[in-house]
Amino acid sequence: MAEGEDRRVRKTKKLMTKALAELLAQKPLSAISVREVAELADINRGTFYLHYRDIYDMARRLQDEMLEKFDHIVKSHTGRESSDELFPLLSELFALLAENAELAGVLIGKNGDAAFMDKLKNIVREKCLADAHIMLNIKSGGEFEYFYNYIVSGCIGVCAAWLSGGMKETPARMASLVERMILNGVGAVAQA
Amino acid sequence: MAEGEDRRVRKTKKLMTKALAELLAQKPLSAISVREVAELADINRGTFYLHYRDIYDMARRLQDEMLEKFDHIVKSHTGRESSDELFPLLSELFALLAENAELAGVLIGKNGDAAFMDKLKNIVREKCLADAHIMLNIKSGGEFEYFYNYIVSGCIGVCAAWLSGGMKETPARMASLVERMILNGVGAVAQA
DNA sequence: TAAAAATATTGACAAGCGTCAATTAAGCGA
DNA sequence: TCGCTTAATTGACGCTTGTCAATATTTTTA
Repeated sequence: MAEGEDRRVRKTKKLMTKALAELLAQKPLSAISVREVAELADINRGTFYLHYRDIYDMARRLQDEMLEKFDHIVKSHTGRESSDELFPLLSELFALLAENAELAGVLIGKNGDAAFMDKLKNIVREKCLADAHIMLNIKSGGEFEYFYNYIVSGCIGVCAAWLSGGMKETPARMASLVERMILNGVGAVAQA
Repeated sequence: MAEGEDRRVRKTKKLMTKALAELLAQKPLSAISVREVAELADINRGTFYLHYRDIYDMARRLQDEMLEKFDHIVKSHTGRESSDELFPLLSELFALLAENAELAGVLIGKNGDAAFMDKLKNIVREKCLADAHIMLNIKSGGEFEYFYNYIVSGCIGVCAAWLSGGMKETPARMASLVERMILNGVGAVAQA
Protein backbone atom coordinates (compact mmCIF):
# COMPACT_ATOMS: atom_id res chain seq x y z
CA MET A 1 0.00 0.00 0.00
CA ALA A 2 0.93 3.58 -0.39
CA GLU A 3 -1.46 6.53 -0.90
CA GLY A 4 1.12 8.80 0.69
CA GLU A 5 0.40 8.52 4.38
CA ASP A 6 -0.49 5.97 6.99
CA ARG A 7 -4.17 5.17 7.07
CA ARG A 8 -4.36 6.44 10.64
CA VAL A 9 -2.87 9.77 9.59
CA ARG A 10 -5.35 10.10 6.78
CA LYS A 11 -8.23 9.31 9.08
CA THR A 12 -7.07 11.70 11.78
CA LYS A 13 -6.48 14.54 9.35
CA LYS A 14 -9.85 13.98 7.74
CA LEU A 15 -11.57 14.19 11.10
CA MET A 16 -9.69 17.32 12.05
CA THR A 17 -10.39 18.95 8.70
CA LYS A 18 -14.08 18.24 8.98
CA ALA A 19 -14.13 19.64 12.48
CA LEU A 20 -12.32 22.81 11.47
CA ALA A 21 -14.65 23.35 8.54
CA GLU A 22 -17.66 23.01 10.81
CA LEU A 23 -16.24 25.49 13.27
CA LEU A 24 -15.24 27.92 10.55
CA ALA A 25 -18.83 27.96 9.40
CA GLN A 26 -19.74 29.37 12.79
CA LYS A 27 -16.93 31.77 13.70
CA PRO A 28 -13.61 33.20 12.54
CA LEU A 29 -10.39 31.31 12.83
CA SER A 30 -9.10 33.53 15.63
CA ALA A 31 -11.97 32.40 17.83
CA ILE A 32 -11.35 28.68 17.30
CA SER A 33 -9.19 26.78 19.76
CA VAL A 34 -7.18 23.62 19.25
CA ARG A 35 -9.15 22.06 22.02
CA GLU A 36 -12.40 22.63 20.17
CA VAL A 37 -11.11 21.07 16.99
CA ALA A 38 -9.78 18.04 18.83
CA GLU A 39 -12.99 17.62 20.78
CA LEU A 40 -15.23 17.90 17.74
CA ALA A 41 -13.00 15.55 15.76
CA ASP A 42 -12.98 13.19 18.73
CA ILE A 43 -9.22 12.85 18.80
CA ASN A 44 -6.77 13.56 21.55
CA ARG A 45 -5.65 17.15 21.79
CA GLY A 46 -2.03 16.06 21.78
CA THR A 47 -2.56 14.37 18.45
CA PHE A 48 -3.28 17.72 16.89
CA TYR A 49 0.25 18.83 17.60
CA LEU A 50 1.60 15.73 15.90
CA HIS A 51 0.37 17.24 12.64
CA TYR A 52 0.11 21.01 13.02
CA ARG A 53 1.92 23.70 14.95
CA ASP A 54 -1.20 25.65 15.83
CA ILE A 55 -4.62 26.51 14.51
CA TYR A 56 -3.32 29.07 12.04
CA ASP A 57 -0.79 26.60 10.73
CA MET A 58 -3.53 24.08 10.18
CA ALA A 59 -5.74 26.48 8.26
CA ARG A 60 -2.88 27.69 6.10
CA ARG A 61 -1.76 24.19 5.20
CA LEU A 62 -5.24 23.01 4.32
CA GLN A 63 -5.62 26.00 2.05
CA ASP A 64 -2.27 25.42 0.42
CA GLU A 65 -3.10 21.77 -0.17
CA MET A 66 -6.27 22.69 -1.97
CA LEU A 67 -4.64 25.45 -3.96
CA GLU A 68 -1.96 23.03 -5.04
CA LYS A 69 -4.52 20.55 -6.33
CA PHE A 70 -6.32 23.37 -8.06
CA ASP A 71 -3.13 24.64 -9.62
CA HIS A 72 -2.16 21.15 -10.74
CA ILE A 73 -5.43 20.66 -12.60
CA VAL A 74 -5.22 24.07 -14.25
CA LYS A 75 -1.66 23.50 -15.38
CA SER A 76 -2.35 20.01 -16.67
CA HIS A 77 -4.65 21.55 -19.26
CA THR A 78 -2.13 23.26 -21.46
CA GLY A 79 -4.16 23.14 -24.66
CA ARG A 80 -3.57 26.34 -26.53
CA GLU A 81 -5.19 25.30 -29.77
CA SER A 82 -8.94 25.29 -29.35
CA SER A 83 -11.44 26.30 -26.76
CA ASP A 84 -12.50 22.65 -26.50
CA GLU A 85 -10.05 22.48 -23.64
CA LEU A 86 -12.18 24.66 -21.42
CA PHE A 87 -14.95 22.20 -20.63
CA PRO A 88 -12.74 19.33 -19.44
CA LEU A 89 -10.78 21.74 -17.29
CA LEU A 90 -13.88 23.15 -15.67
CA SER A 91 -15.29 19.69 -15.10
CA GLU A 92 -12.23 18.63 -13.20
CA LEU A 93 -12.27 21.77 -11.14
CA PHE A 94 -15.89 21.34 -10.15
CA ALA A 95 -15.20 17.73 -9.26
CA LEU A 96 -12.36 18.87 -7.02
CA LEU A 97 -14.67 21.35 -5.36
CA ALA A 98 -17.24 18.62 -4.77
CA GLU A 99 -14.63 16.42 -3.13
CA ASN A 100 -13.65 19.24 -0.79
CA ALA A 101 -17.09 20.75 -0.51
CA GLU A 102 -17.09 21.35 3.22
CA LEU A 103 -13.85 23.26 3.49
CA ALA A 104 -14.10 24.91 0.08
CA GLY A 105 -17.58 26.17 0.85
CA VAL A 106 -16.35 27.94 3.95
CA LEU A 107 -13.28 29.40 2.29
CA ILE A 108 -15.08 31.02 -0.62
CA GLY A 109 -18.43 31.66 1.00
CA LYS A 110 -19.38 34.78 2.89
CA ASN A 111 -17.00 35.13 5.80
CA GLY A 112 -14.56 33.44 3.43
CA ASP A 113 -10.84 33.99 3.46
CA ALA A 114 -9.80 36.87 1.20
CA ALA A 115 -6.20 35.71 1.09
CA PHE A 116 -7.31 32.32 -0.14
CA MET A 117 -9.43 33.81 -2.86
CA ASP A 118 -6.63 36.09 -3.88
CA LYS A 119 -4.34 33.12 -4.37
CA LEU A 120 -7.04 31.43 -6.38
CA LYS A 121 -7.33 34.47 -8.57
CA ASN A 122 -3.62 34.50 -9.21
CA ILE A 123 -3.70 30.90 -10.40
CA VAL A 124 -6.46 31.67 -12.86
CA ARG A 125 -4.72 34.88 -13.82
CA GLU A 126 -1.62 32.98 -14.89
CA LYS A 127 -3.76 30.57 -16.81
CA CYS A 128 -5.48 33.38 -18.68
CA LEU A 129 -2.18 34.99 -19.52
CA ALA A 130 -0.70 31.72 -20.70
CA ASP A 131 -3.60 30.62 -22.87
CA ALA A 132 -4.44 33.10 -25.55
CA HIS A 133 -7.60 31.36 -26.67
CA ILE A 134 -9.43 32.24 -23.46
CA MET A 135 -8.74 35.90 -24.07
CA LEU A 136 -10.83 36.20 -27.18
CA ASN A 137 -12.11 39.70 -26.80
CA ILE A 138 -9.11 41.26 -25.18
CA LYS A 139 -7.29 44.11 -26.76
CA SER A 140 -5.09 45.99 -24.34
CA GLY A 141 -3.38 45.07 -21.08
CA GLY A 142 -5.65 47.41 -19.19
CA GLU A 143 -8.78 45.66 -20.36
CA PHE A 144 -7.32 42.32 -19.55
CA GLU A 145 -7.31 43.12 -15.86
CA TYR A 146 -10.99 43.80 -15.84
CA PHE A 147 -11.64 40.75 -17.94
CA TYR A 148 -9.91 38.23 -15.79
CA ASN A 149 -11.25 39.73 -12.60
CA TYR A 150 -14.72 39.52 -14.03
CA ILE A 151 -14.30 35.89 -14.97
CA VAL A 152 -12.63 34.80 -11.77
CA SER A 153 -14.88 36.64 -9.38
CA GLY A 154 -17.85 35.47 -11.34
CA CYS A 155 -16.72 31.86 -11.19
CA ILE A 156 -16.03 32.07 -7.48
CA GLY A 157 -19.49 33.45 -6.94
CA VAL A 158 -21.05 30.63 -8.95
CA CYS A 159 -19.04 28.04 -7.06
CA ALA A 160 -20.00 29.52 -3.71
CA ALA A 161 -23.66 29.45 -4.68
CA TRP A 162 -23.35 25.87 -5.89
CA LEU A 163 -21.64 24.69 -2.70
CA SER A 164 -23.92 26.53 -0.31
CA GLY A 165 -26.92 25.31 -2.23
CA GLY A 166 -25.99 21.70 -1.61
CA MET A 167 -24.50 20.94 -5.03
CA LYS A 168 -27.78 20.08 -6.69
CA GLU A 169 -26.22 20.08 -10.18
CA THR A 170 -23.51 17.71 -11.31
CA PRO A 171 -19.95 19.01 -11.81
CA ALA A 172 -20.34 18.43 -15.55
CA ARG A 173 -23.52 20.48 -15.69
CA MET A 174 -21.86 23.31 -13.79
CA ALA A 175 -18.83 23.14 -16.03
CA SER A 176 -21.05 23.46 -19.07
CA LEU A 177 -22.90 26.40 -17.59
CA VAL A 178 -19.76 28.26 -16.67
CA GLU A 179 -18.14 27.50 -20.00
CA ARG A 180 -21.02 29.11 -21.84
CA MET A 181 -20.98 32.09 -19.52
CA ILE A 182 -17.27 32.61 -20.07
CA LEU A 183 -17.31 32.19 -23.82
CA ASN A 184 -20.62 33.80 -24.71
CA GLY A 185 -21.49 35.95 -21.75
CA VAL A 186 -24.44 35.69 -19.43
CA GLY A 187 -26.94 36.92 -21.99
CA ALA A 188 -26.44 33.95 -24.28
CA VAL A 189 -27.01 31.50 -21.46
CA ALA A 190 -30.14 33.21 -20.28
CA GLN A 191 -31.69 32.89 -23.73
CA ALA A 192 -30.96 29.18 -24.07
CA MET B 1 -3.67 69.28 18.75
CA ALA B 2 -4.67 66.36 16.67
CA GLU B 3 -2.33 63.89 14.93
CA GLY B 4 -5.02 61.26 15.05
CA GLU B 5 -4.55 59.57 18.39
CA ASP B 6 -3.84 60.41 21.99
CA ARG B 7 -0.18 60.91 22.69
CA ARG B 8 -0.22 57.99 25.12
CA VAL B 9 -1.60 55.70 22.46
CA ARG B 10 1.04 56.76 20.00
CA LYS B 11 3.77 56.17 22.57
CA THR B 12 2.45 52.77 23.56
CA LYS B 13 2.01 51.60 20.01
CA LYS B 14 5.47 52.79 19.11
CA LEU B 15 6.96 50.83 21.98
CA MET B 16 5.02 47.70 21.07
CA THR B 17 5.95 48.01 17.41
CA LYS B 18 9.61 48.36 18.23
CA ALA B 19 9.43 45.36 20.51
CA LEU B 20 7.70 43.21 17.90
CA ALA B 21 10.23 44.18 15.26
CA GLU B 22 13.09 43.20 17.56
CA LEU B 23 11.50 39.87 18.29
CA LEU B 24 10.68 39.21 14.64
CA ALA B 25 14.34 39.66 13.85
CA GLN B 26 15.04 36.68 16.09
CA LYS B 27 12.20 34.25 15.49
CA PRO B 28 8.97 33.72 13.56
CA LEU B 29 5.71 35.29 14.57
CA SER B 30 4.26 31.99 15.77
CA ALA B 31 6.96 31.76 18.42
CA ILE B 32 6.36 35.23 19.81
CA SER B 33 4.03 35.67 22.77
CA VAL B 34 2.02 38.69 23.83
CA ARG B 35 3.82 38.53 27.13
CA GLU B 36 7.20 38.90 25.44
CA VAL B 37 6.11 41.91 23.44
CA ALA B 38 4.65 43.60 26.50
CA GLU B 39 7.72 42.87 28.59
CA LEU B 40 10.17 44.10 25.96
CA ALA B 41 8.07 47.20 25.34
CA ASP B 42 7.84 47.70 29.09
CA ILE B 43 4.10 48.05 29.11
CA ASN B 44 1.47 46.10 30.97
CA ARG B 45 0.33 42.94 29.25
CA GLY B 46 -3.29 43.98 29.58
CA THR B 47 -2.51 47.15 27.66
CA PHE B 48 -1.69 45.07 24.63
CA TYR B 49 -5.29 43.89 24.46
CA LEU B 50 -6.49 47.48 24.53
CA HIS B 51 -5.04 47.79 21.02
CA TYR B 52 -4.79 44.36 19.42
CA ARG B 53 -6.73 41.12 19.55
CA ASP B 54 -3.68 38.88 19.49
CA ILE B 55 -0.17 38.73 18.12
CA TYR B 56 -1.28 37.86 14.60
CA ASP B 57 -3.73 40.72 14.61
CA MET B 58 -0.97 43.09 15.63
CA ALA B 59 1.38 41.95 12.88
CA ARG B 60 -1.30 42.13 10.24
CA ARG B 61 -2.38 45.63 11.22
CA LEU B 62 1.13 46.98 11.28
CA GLN B 63 1.69 45.60 7.82
CA ASP B 64 -1.55 47.06 6.54
CA GLU B 65 -0.70 50.45 7.99
CA MET B 66 2.60 50.48 6.17
CA LEU B 67 1.09 49.23 2.93
CA GLU B 68 -1.48 51.96 3.13
CA LYS B 69 1.16 54.64 3.48
CA PHE B 70 3.05 53.05 0.64
CA ASP B 71 -0.02 52.94 -1.52
CA HIS B 72 -0.88 56.52 -0.71
CA ILE B 73 2.50 57.76 -1.85
CA VAL B 74 2.39 55.74 -5.03
CA LYS B 75 -1.08 56.94 -5.90
CA SER B 76 -0.29 60.59 -5.15
CA HIS B 77 2.19 60.52 -8.03
CA THR B 78 -0.19 60.30 -10.91
CA GLY B 79 2.04 62.00 -13.46
CA ARG B 80 1.56 60.27 -16.75
CA GLU B 81 3.41 62.76 -18.87
CA SER B 82 7.10 62.37 -18.31
CA SER B 83 9.45 60.04 -16.50
CA ASP B 84 10.50 63.00 -14.33
CA GLU B 85 7.87 61.76 -11.93
CA LEU B 86 9.83 58.68 -11.06
CA PHE B 87 12.56 60.25 -8.96
CA PRO B 88 10.28 62.17 -6.57
CA LEU B 89 8.18 59.08 -6.11
CA LEU B 90 11.14 56.91 -5.30
CA SER B 91 12.53 59.50 -2.93
CA GLU B 92 9.36 59.57 -0.93
CA LEU B 93 9.23 55.79 -0.80
CA PHE B 94 12.77 55.50 0.46
CA ALA B 95 12.07 58.15 3.05
CA LEU B 96 9.07 56.14 4.20
CA LEU B 97 11.23 53.06 4.47
CA ALA B 98 13.77 54.97 6.52
CA GLU B 99 11.06 56.11 8.92
CA ASN B 100 9.91 52.53 9.41
CA ALA B 101 13.30 50.95 9.04
CA GLU B 102 13.06 48.53 11.93
CA LEU B 103 9.80 46.88 10.95
CA ALA B 104 10.27 47.23 7.22
CA GLY B 105 13.68 45.61 7.41
CA VAL B 106 12.23 42.56 9.09
CA LEU B 107 9.28 42.30 6.72
CA ILE B 108 11.26 42.36 3.50
CA GLY B 109 14.49 40.81 4.73
CA LYS B 110 15.30 37.13 4.77
CA ASN B 111 12.71 35.44 6.98
CA GLY B 112 10.47 38.20 5.67
CA ASP B 113 6.76 37.85 5.18
CA ALA B 114 5.85 36.59 1.71
CA ALA B 115 2.28 37.78 2.03
CA PHE B 116 3.49 41.28 2.80
CA MET B 117 5.78 41.31 -0.20
CA ASP B 118 3.03 40.02 -2.40
CA LYS B 119 0.79 42.89 -1.40
CA LEU B 120 3.63 45.28 -2.07
CA LYS B 121 4.04 43.81 -5.52
CA ASN B 122 0.38 44.27 -6.27
CA ILE B 123 0.56 47.95 -5.41
CA VAL B 124 3.48 48.47 -7.74
CA ARG B 125 1.78 46.31 -10.33
CA GLU B 126 -1.22 48.60 -10.41
CA LYS B 127 1.05 51.59 -10.67
CA CYS B 128 2.87 50.08 -13.64
CA LEU B 129 -0.38 49.29 -15.37
CA ALA B 130 -1.78 52.75 -14.75
CA ASP B 131 1.25 54.71 -15.86
CA ALA B 132 2.27 53.94 -19.39
CA HIS B 133 5.49 55.90 -19.26
CA ILE B 134 7.14 53.43 -16.90
CA MET B 135 6.45 50.67 -19.36
CA LEU B 136 8.70 51.96 -22.07
CA ASN B 137 9.98 48.73 -23.50
CA ILE B 138 6.90 46.64 -23.10
CA LYS B 139 5.14 45.13 -26.04
CA SER B 140 2.79 42.33 -25.07
CA GLY B 141 0.91 41.49 -21.92
CA GLY B 142 3.05 38.44 -21.42
CA GLU B 143 6.25 40.41 -21.30
CA PHE B 144 4.74 42.88 -18.95
CA GLU B 145 4.48 40.27 -16.22
CA TYR B 146 8.17 39.54 -16.36
CA PHE B 147 8.96 43.20 -16.53
CA TYR B 148 7.10 44.28 -13.47
CA ASN B 149 8.20 41.28 -11.46
CA TYR B 150 11.76 42.07 -12.39
CA ILE B 151 11.45 45.67 -11.29
CA VAL B 152 9.55 45.00 -8.10
CA SER B 153 11.62 42.07 -6.91
CA GLY B 154 14.74 43.98 -7.81
CA CYS B 155 13.62 47.02 -5.85
CA ILE B 156 12.67 44.95 -2.84
CA GLY B 157 16.09 43.35 -2.92
CA VAL B 158 17.80 46.73 -3.07
CA CYS B 159 15.66 48.04 -0.22
CA ALA B 160 16.40 45.00 1.92
CA ALA B 161 20.12 45.41 1.33
CA TRP B 162 19.91 49.11 2.14
CA LEU B 163 18.00 48.53 5.39
CA SER B 164 20.09 45.62 6.59
CA GLY B 165 23.24 47.56 5.76
CA GLY B 166 22.26 50.33 8.13
CA MET B 167 21.03 52.83 5.51
CA LYS B 168 24.44 54.29 4.72
CA GLU B 169 23.11 56.15 1.67
CA THR B 170 20.50 58.89 1.78
CA PRO B 171 16.97 58.18 0.49
CA ALA B 172 17.63 60.59 -2.38
CA ARG B 173 20.79 58.76 -3.38
CA MET B 174 18.97 55.44 -3.33
CA ALA B 175 16.12 56.88 -5.32
CA SER B 176 18.53 58.10 -7.95
CA LEU B 177 20.26 54.73 -8.11
CA VAL B 178 17.05 52.81 -8.47
CA GLU B 179 15.66 55.27 -11.00
CA ARG B 180 18.64 54.72 -13.25
CA MET B 181 18.44 50.97 -12.83
CA ILE B 182 14.77 50.96 -13.79
CA LEU B 183 15.07 53.28 -16.76
CA ASN B 184 18.44 52.25 -18.14
CA GLY B 185 19.09 48.85 -16.68
CA VAL B 186 21.88 47.74 -14.40
CA GLY B 187 24.54 47.89 -17.11
CA ALA B 188 24.23 51.62 -17.54
CA VAL B 189 24.61 52.23 -13.83
CA ALA B 190 27.63 50.00 -13.51
CA GLN B 191 29.42 51.97 -16.22
CA ALA B 192 28.76 55.34 -14.64
C1' DT C 1 1.86 -14.41 12.03
C1' DA C 2 5.25 -12.35 14.94
C1' DA C 3 8.45 -8.67 15.43
C1' DA C 4 9.41 -3.93 14.33
C1' DA C 5 7.94 0.65 13.32
C1' DA C 6 4.90 4.24 13.39
C1' DT C 7 0.98 6.52 15.31
C1' DA C 8 -2.40 7.80 18.85
C1' DT C 9 -3.65 8.22 23.74
C1' DT C 10 -3.17 9.47 28.44
C1' DG C 11 -2.38 12.43 32.20
C1' DA C 12 0.14 15.95 33.87
C1' DC C 13 2.95 20.22 33.73
C1' DA C 14 4.34 25.14 33.57
C1' DA C 15 3.47 28.92 30.83
C1' DG C 16 0.69 31.90 28.28
C1' DC C 17 -3.91 33.60 27.17
C1' DG C 18 -7.83 36.74 27.32
C1' DT C 19 -10.71 39.17 30.47
C1' DC C 20 -12.18 41.89 34.28
C1' DA C 21 -13.16 45.54 38.04
C1' DA C 22 -10.84 48.76 40.56
C1' DT C 23 -7.36 52.14 40.64
C1' DT C 24 -3.89 55.43 39.10
C1' DA C 25 -2.00 58.45 35.67
C1' DA C 26 -1.90 61.25 31.71
C1' DG C 27 -3.74 64.24 28.16
C1' DC C 28 -7.35 67.36 26.71
C1' DG C 29 -10.59 71.22 26.22
C1' DA C 30 -12.83 75.09 28.42
C1' DT D 1 -5.33 76.04 35.63
C1' DC D 2 -9.06 72.89 36.70
C1' DG D 3 -12.11 69.32 35.71
C1' DC D 4 -13.39 65.87 32.39
C1' DT D 5 -12.20 62.23 29.52
C1' DT D 6 -9.45 58.70 28.09
C1' DA D 7 -5.57 55.47 28.63
C1' DA D 8 -2.60 52.51 31.35
C1' DT D 9 -1.73 49.73 35.41
C1' DT D 10 -2.60 46.31 38.81
C1' DG D 11 -3.70 41.89 40.45
C1' DA D 12 -6.35 38.20 39.91
C1' DC D 13 -9.33 34.66 37.54
C1' DG D 14 -10.19 30.29 34.93
C1' DC D 15 -9.05 28.52 30.71
C1' DT D 16 -6.05 27.11 26.72
C1' DT D 17 -1.62 26.11 25.04
C1' DG D 18 2.28 23.49 23.78
C1' DT D 19 5.11 19.86 25.48
C1' DC D 20 6.46 15.59 27.57
C1' DA D 21 7.36 10.60 29.01
C1' DA D 22 4.99 6.55 29.42
C1' DT D 23 1.81 3.53 27.38
C1' DA D 24 -1.42 1.43 24.20
C1' DT D 25 -2.78 0.65 19.62
C1' DT D 26 -2.48 0.13 14.78
C1' DT D 27 0.10 -0.65 10.55
C1' DT D 28 3.95 -2.38 8.06
C1' DT D 29 7.70 -5.53 7.21
C1' DA D 30 10.11 -9.64 7.35
